Amino acid sequence: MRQTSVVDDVMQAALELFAEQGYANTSVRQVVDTAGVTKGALYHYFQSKDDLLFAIYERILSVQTEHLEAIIAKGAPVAETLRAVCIDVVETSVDFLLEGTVFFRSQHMLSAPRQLEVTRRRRAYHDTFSGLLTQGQEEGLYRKDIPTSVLVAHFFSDLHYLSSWYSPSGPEDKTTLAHQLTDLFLVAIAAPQP
Amino acid sequence: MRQTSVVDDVMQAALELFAEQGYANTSVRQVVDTAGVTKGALYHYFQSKDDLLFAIYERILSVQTEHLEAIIAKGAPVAETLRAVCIDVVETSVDFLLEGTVFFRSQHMLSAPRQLEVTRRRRAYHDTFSGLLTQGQEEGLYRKDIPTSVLVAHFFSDLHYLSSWYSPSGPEDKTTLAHQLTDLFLVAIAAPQP
Amino acid sequence: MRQTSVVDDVMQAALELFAEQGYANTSVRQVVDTAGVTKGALYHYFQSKDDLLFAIYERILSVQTEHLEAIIAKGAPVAETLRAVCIDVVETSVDFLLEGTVFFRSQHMLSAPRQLEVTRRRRAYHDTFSGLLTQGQEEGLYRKDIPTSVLVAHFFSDLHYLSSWYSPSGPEDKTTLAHQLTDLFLVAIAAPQP
Amino acid sequence: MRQTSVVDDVMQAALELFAEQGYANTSVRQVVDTAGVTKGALYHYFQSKDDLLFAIYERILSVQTEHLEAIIAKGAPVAETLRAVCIDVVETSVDFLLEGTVFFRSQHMLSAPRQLEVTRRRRAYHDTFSGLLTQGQEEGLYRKDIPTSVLVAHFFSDLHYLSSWYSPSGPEDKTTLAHQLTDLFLVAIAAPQP
DNA sequence: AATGAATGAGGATTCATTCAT
DNA sequence: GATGAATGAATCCTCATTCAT
Repeated sequence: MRQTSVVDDVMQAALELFAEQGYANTSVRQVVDTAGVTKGALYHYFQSKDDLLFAIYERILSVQTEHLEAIIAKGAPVAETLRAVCIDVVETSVDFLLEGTVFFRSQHMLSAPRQLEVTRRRRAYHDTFSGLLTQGQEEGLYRKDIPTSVLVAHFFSDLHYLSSWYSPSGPEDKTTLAHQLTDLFLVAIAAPQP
Repeated sequence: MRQTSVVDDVMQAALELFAEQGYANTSVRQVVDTAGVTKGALYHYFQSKDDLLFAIYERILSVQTEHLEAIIAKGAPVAETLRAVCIDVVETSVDFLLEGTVFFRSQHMLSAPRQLEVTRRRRAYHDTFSGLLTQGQEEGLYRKDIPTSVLVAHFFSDLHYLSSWYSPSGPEDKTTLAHQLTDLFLVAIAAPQP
Repeated sequence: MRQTSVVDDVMQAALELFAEQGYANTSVRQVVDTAGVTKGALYHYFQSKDDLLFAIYERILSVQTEHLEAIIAKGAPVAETLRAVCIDVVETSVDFLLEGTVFFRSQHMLSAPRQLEVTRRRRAYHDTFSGLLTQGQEEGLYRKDIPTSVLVAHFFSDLHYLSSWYSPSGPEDKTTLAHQLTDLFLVAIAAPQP
Repeated sequence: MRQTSVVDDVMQAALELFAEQGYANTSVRQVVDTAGVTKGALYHYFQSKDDLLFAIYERILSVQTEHLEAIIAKGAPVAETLRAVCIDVVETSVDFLLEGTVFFRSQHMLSAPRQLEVTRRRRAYHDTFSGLLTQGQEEGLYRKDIPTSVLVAHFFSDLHYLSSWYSPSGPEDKTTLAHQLTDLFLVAIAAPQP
């Protein structure tokens, strides 16, 4: 029962240190000291420092992908689905704010194969999201004068940037924020009234 | 006058390498080899590797601040001024796309005093931009149901994210893109029609 | 009786890995993985990695010493005995080619006491062989213009070198080879015709 | 003028330590401490520990190849040339006895490309030597009942084994030894008198 | 008899920076 | 102005071995 604790403690320590100082500026030594384990124990569970970074990404990627699929599985109309997706992904991005910080700053430090895997999974999310937009455009819900790729980037940018400015301990709670950002997005992309 | 060449070559090499591999993963050795100069020469002009990173930030920060001040100095109405500012800052962000990549990824690797200086200058830009929004809200141009800080972040996020997806060699030219992102923003924040 | 399988599997795996990569470059981990056993099992039967290396030496040393003693025990004339010894030791060296590879490359990596033991047993073989030569010299069979120690080394060098060039799957079979090397040696050391 | 000293001191220290303890059991730390230099200085001149090993091989390989070519260039008859080559290579092998020890024990620890390079150069020596033998066989000087490859291995084995038993401080001087080993070889391979 | 998690010392290597020239 | 040899601390990682189960 205690042995799981090593993995959890190491991941938590790594998450906090990577978010605060950056991946490259954090030594394995610091991670193990913070986690209260030995180097050997860390390397028993993680193949490399790189592996630790990947494990952090893995966590947030899995959660967001699961949520996306669950929402779509409900089969609601596009407008309702897209709104739910946007609200959810902002909320989970806040839940995993430290992971996001690490993710966006240090993704390029992963080894090539790992980077490919991350990109593959992010692209899957991106493509599904983009598919919703396209479908909405075809149904006349969303404007067509701006390329879908720009619209997608416009929304994803908000998620990306969250870790640079938002503080969960600040005045705004995550649900309010999620609704505000979603509203800004949906208003912007709405098809013009005839 | 020869020394200028060293400075320029070093900065260009550093910019490209930092953007491609990250600041932490780029050695001074790589920079001098790429630039075709010697370590001694680099350290004659730059105090430290850190100094090199700061010089890159300096370049984009100065340009954007100058542009902002020039546009405001024209004294046009708020709506017109804000639109011009948005378009301009997207365009200059594209012009300095590599600098942006480095900026957003490696800012946290600066030494504490340098980081403070960068933050101070970014905040100045942020505050001026925020001031325009507030003024517009007071004039009834922009919605008031979302905090100004969220609106500012919403726009800045697009700039931040550019280096993650936009390619100058892609199908979209920078002016078109600048108008599209500006339009998305201004539509989203417009005060509701009475 | 199940435990014998562990010992055999481990020794075979160690032999192959040590021969291919060298003792120092082979980790205990690799040995247990290749053998399909666990670390605990290995350390149950072997005191240390060093012990594994010694066990490999032990095998070839014992066989060759036994053979030597059996041949001498027949009490044939010196010339006949020496020829039989030479042929036999080439053949068994081919039979234990991998052991020879490991032996000659990694002997110096044994712990001091183990190294002494190996040297002691090799010296016993060496001394017996040398005794045959001296006896033959006294009987006028072999030349006396070259020190016995050089003659011994001259023959042992062939055994030593086998693992560097001979392949059992090559065109030469081991018996032919044994006769050829023995012939080269005996021709070279023959006393000059009066 | 002092800087060359680093390279020489490091190579001498590495040679002695590798010969005594083996390459794998010698740490870079030991090398720099013995040589009286810092790690940084070593890595300024050598790319890796591997590089150090290669540099040792390089020395002996170059000398022996040069000697071989010089002797052949004299254009003497085959019998005379082969005798000179054999004597010379035994002598230089004694001159580079430590290098030989390292060479034969640790060659397999070189990186793959380096190993290829060493093999390539050894093979060149081997092929030239083998050519002399073949030519002698065709001229009726040397026996034909044993494959050339076995004859070559038979001679090279003596060089290989030298570092296992010969001591320059022992009773035999290198020139005497060279003549003895050469004589043993040439007697053994001589064509039978008609 | 057998497991495999954990240890902790030690491995090779990199690197920003300095300084005598 | 400019060189590049030298520094030495810090880096990630490996590994033989132990021990509670």
